[in-house]
Formats: sequence, structure tokens, C-alpha cells
Amino acid sequence: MPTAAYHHGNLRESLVEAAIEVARERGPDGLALRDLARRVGVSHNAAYRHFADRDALVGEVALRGMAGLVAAMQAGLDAVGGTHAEDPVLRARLRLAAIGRGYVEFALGEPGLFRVAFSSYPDAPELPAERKSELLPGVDPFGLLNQVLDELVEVGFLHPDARPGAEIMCWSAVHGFSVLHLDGPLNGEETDVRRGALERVLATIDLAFAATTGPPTEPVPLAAPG
Amino acid sequence: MPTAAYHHGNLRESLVEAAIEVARERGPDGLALRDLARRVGVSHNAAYRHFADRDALVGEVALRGMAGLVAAMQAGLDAVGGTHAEDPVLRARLRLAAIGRGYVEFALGEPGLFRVAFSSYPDAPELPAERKSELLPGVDPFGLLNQVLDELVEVGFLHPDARPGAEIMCWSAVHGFSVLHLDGPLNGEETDVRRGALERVLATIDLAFAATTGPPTEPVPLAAPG
DNA sequence: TGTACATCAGTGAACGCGCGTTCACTGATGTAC
DNA sequence: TGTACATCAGTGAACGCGCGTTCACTGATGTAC
Repeated sequence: MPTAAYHHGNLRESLVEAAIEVARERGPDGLALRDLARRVGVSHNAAYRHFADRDALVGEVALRGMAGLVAAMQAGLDAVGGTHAEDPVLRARLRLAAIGRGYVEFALGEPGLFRVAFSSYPDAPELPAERKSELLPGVDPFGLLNQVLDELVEVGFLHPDARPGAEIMCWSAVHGFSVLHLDGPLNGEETDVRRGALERVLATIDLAFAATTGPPTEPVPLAAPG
Repeated sequence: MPTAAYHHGNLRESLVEAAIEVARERGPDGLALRDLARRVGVSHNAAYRHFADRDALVGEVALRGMAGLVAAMQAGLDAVGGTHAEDPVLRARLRLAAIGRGYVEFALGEPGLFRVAFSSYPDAPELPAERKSELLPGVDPFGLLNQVLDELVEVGFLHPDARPGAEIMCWSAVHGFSVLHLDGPLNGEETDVRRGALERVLATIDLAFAATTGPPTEPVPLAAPG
């Protein structure tokens, strides 16, 4: 990777790295092509050699943010590691809780990147096919979650009938928890209060899933009339 | 309310109304003092007679958005109305589901206002005491939710031990569900798919709460070691 | 009832900002022969 | 190995945008006497 004076040699990556740094501190709205070019020490329009426009750069940072999120979830799984091999049910339950914790830890630990990661919707750029191969198979937050939920079914903890939609339940809970603490009224909550609250959320989901295969409780129509 | 040519007579409210309209269409970032003044037909700095700065205006719109959110939740409760008076447990469960539905309906039906309502955090302006009295007592999303959860305890459906933190569970789920559909990968989901998914989320929470007083399931430590 | 005056709610011009994007360009690089 | 040339990756100037905010101001309003 040459670092020649004129031909930068690595401008695209440098811009992305600078962008990540800025995104960490200032979130999506803080990302400006001119500012990034300035930081990298290059004229303000050189970036157009590497990105079609600002959105393309933001999209790239979003992708990295998403990757960081997945990595944090994976780190949660790694923390569970090979423990409880003798009790696959407990193990699967711990794994679900672990990715939830990883998700929230990333969101609150890297608020800027987390925000950027979700900043391109509704008109998110469809990830071009050739980029998808860069990601490990099934490595998006949704994919990882689905995997762990499937495990819960396999070990007989989550009833197959309750499997569809379970991913949306889990994702909504951890995402909402994160966002309410990031950009909502729960912002500023003490760390240990927050941690306790998260454990309760995870435990509640676990309890619900347990109940799908546990002793029967008669189902009640919850949908509103009409 | 005079509508004189020079002295507008109602400028503050007119600005807020215009702001709400713009917020509906464009969300928080679309709100600009100059633009609003233009819409109302007044010079671009007249607004400073009524708002300290842009943030003050946005804050006001956020307040109205929050009020709309509460109203939607309340509308959910009203839909349950006086039904199932003979079965207070079922009634309380339906009421919880109803405010959840109201929340999500507002979020997805008024995405701009919903976004504005949550746009002022982390540095949300503390609502000045004199404004708080304008709101009905307990009328914020959190207050209403807490009220309904208390009912669930009173009727014996939700175990008192499970009461703390339950509001965060519920709020996280519906908020996350909303945000993932608004500014996340679930955006663009078909309406009926989304509705079905929401019902499953609500049912899962209900199931978990049922399990707190239902037949005992042995609790398992879910917290990660360390 | 009439008038003097304080106060209030607007106006219009201006400052300064940083941005995204395009244009015509030039210096560096690498490749074919 | 040397050279001509195409291509690529930068530069610098400029356009046009809309914004927030401040300034000194003036027209309208209402009130005290």
C-alpha cells in the first residue's frame, strides 16, 4: 500500500476509516464528504473518485457498523463458548441471551456507529451481490438470531409453532431497549440499573419461550375485535 | 384570535401547526425556521419573538407528537371499552395489548411525528414545570403503560415480583418493533405480515406474564458468568 | 374622549457557515511496443 | 531498456443552496391619565 504524496494510494480506505471515526463521535449527520477529505488531507472532491456520492460513503460506514454489531453478538456467543455441553437446552437459552446482550452492548458502546448502521433506511441501498460475498454466510444480525432460535427449537425449548415471529420478538425487544436508552427517555439511566433492566427483558423472553413447551396455559384471543 | 395583517395575532400557534405539517412529511430534519416562517407568510426572523431558537420549536412539536402517541394508546384502551367486565383478567390483558397496538399504529401511521417526538434525546429539554400541568396527570406513554401493568398485577395475572422492569420490556418491544419497521430492515414489510408479527409479539409478552403466576417453571440463571 | 407614551410584534438587510456537486485541469502511473 | 501514450487519481475554482442568527428598524397596540 503506497503512501505517495500525490497519488494517495489508499484513499478509499482512508476515507472510510476517517468516516468511521467521525461516525463514532457524531453519528450519521456528522458525516460530510468535505470534512472527511480535509481530515485525510486531500482536496474536497477527490472523494468522488471512490464514491458516487455522500450516500455511498455513508452506506459503506453503515455496512461496517452492521458488521461490528454482528461481531458483538458473536462475541456474546463466544463468551458462552463450550460451556454446558451437557445441558443443550440451558446452553441454547444462554446463547440467545448472550447475543441479546452483545447487541445492546454494541448499541450503547458505539452509539454513533449503531446509528449510522440503521441510518440508511427506508431507502437503504440494496447490498450489491458482489459485496455480499464479503460477509460470512448468514452474518447479519437477523441471520445470527435466526440461527440461535433454530437451536432453541432443536433442543425442544421453543415450540416449533412459536418459532415463526420469534425473531421479530427478540429483535424488537433488544433494538427497542437500545434505542430507548440511546435516543429516548431512558437515556441517562445508570449503568447498573440499565443492566438489570436488560436482564429482566432477556429473562422475560426466556420465560415466554419456556412456556411454549412447558405446562399448557390455555390460549386466549388477544386480537382486538375488528 | 385576530388575524390582522401586520400583527399576526396567532403566530406562535400558526408556526407550530405548520411545523407539525412539515414534520409529518419530512421528519425532524425537515424542520427549518426560515421555511416555516415562509409558509406562514411572515418574515424569517419573526419566529424569534415566540421561540428562543430552532430547538425550542422542535421541542414543542415533539411534545405534540408525544401527545399524539399517548392519544393513540388511549384510543386503544377506548376500543376495549367496557367489554369483558365479567372477566377482569382477560380485560386487563386485552388492555395491555391494546395500548401496544396503539403505540405501533401511531408510530407507523405518523412516522414523521413519531420521529420528532423522539428526536430531542439525549439532550431533551426538561419539560418546564408550568408546561407539565398542561398534560393530564400520568399522560405520557410510560405513565399509561405503568397504569395498565399495575392493573395486571391487581387482577393477579402478573406476579408482583415480575412487575418491576415489566414496563421496560413492553416498551422496548413495541418501540423496537416500530423503529425496525420505520428505520430498519423491516421497512417495507407488507401490512398484514406486519400486523401478524405484532400480534405474535403481543402474544409472547402475554404468555410470559401469564407464566409469572401460572404453573411454576424452575428459574434458571440466565446472566452470563462475570 | 383624547392624547402621550411604553411596549410589543413584526420587517429587511446582512453575516457567516458548511455543505454537495461539477468543471476543466494536471501530475503520476503503468503498459505496449 | 527506452519511449509514447492512455489512463487514472488527484487539484483548485466556482456554483448554488438554505440555513440559523443578529441588528437596527418601524408599524401596531393598548393603557394611564
